[in-house]
Amino acid sequence: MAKKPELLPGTLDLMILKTLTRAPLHGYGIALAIKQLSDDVLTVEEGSLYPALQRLLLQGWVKAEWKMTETNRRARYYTLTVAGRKQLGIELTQFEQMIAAIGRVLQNA
Amino acid sequence: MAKKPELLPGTLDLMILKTLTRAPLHGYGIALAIKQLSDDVLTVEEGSLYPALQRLLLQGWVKAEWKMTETNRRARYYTLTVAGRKQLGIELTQFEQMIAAIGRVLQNA
DNA sequence: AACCTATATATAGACTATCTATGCATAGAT
DNA sequence: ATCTATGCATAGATAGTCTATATATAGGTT
Repeated sequence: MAKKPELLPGTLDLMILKTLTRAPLHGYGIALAIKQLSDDVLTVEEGSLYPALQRLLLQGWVKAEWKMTETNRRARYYTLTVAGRKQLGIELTQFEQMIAAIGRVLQNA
Repeated sequence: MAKKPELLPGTLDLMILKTLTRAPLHGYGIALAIKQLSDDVLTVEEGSLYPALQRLLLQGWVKAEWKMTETNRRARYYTLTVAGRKQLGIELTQFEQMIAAIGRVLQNA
């Protein structure tokens, strides 16, 4: 690894879906939420964020809508679809299973 | 994600280094160890394994030596170097920090 | 003898997801 | 007038997987 990444590859879609469970958010807000919730450990770069949102849109896990923010700026708000909520459950389970498996390797090796 | 990956990207080098802490192992043995310790959740494909070992060699975290196995086959045994042991510590800390951060996002979002 | 499975290493090429860098736009504060 | 924060988006580079292929042989089965 040349430089340590800001994210663990493969976990971004999962985190985005999770941040949308409470309420719709725009992209910038999602990135802020992840940064803050992680105590500044995780930083979502724009070049990772927007392609990820496109993926989620294409797969139908989220839908998007242009709106005005509280501060009078145009922004694209993303909402979890029913399929997206289901997908979140699947990915959460897989992620936890994988983390547990890695944990076993790191403990017993 | 088209198909669920067998590994969480970015964790392979760490797991390889960890499996070498007890004793030198050859590539095939490392893959078997990870598979077994993870209860078959993690599978290290050859196309991931050997490039990873090349990376570790290049960076000086491991050294390699051709030997015969107990079953009389030629195999390349990898040993952790002092630098590799240090690197393992660094990566372990970073990994745990990142997992904790992701956990916070997934819990509080 | 012929075949199969497991063991063992290695590489080429495809694919995916990240990061870096860039561009555009504007609200509000200095 | 300029700067900072907010906000979206894409092109291209980079990195780390996976798939598929190639080679080789020990030991067991038909």
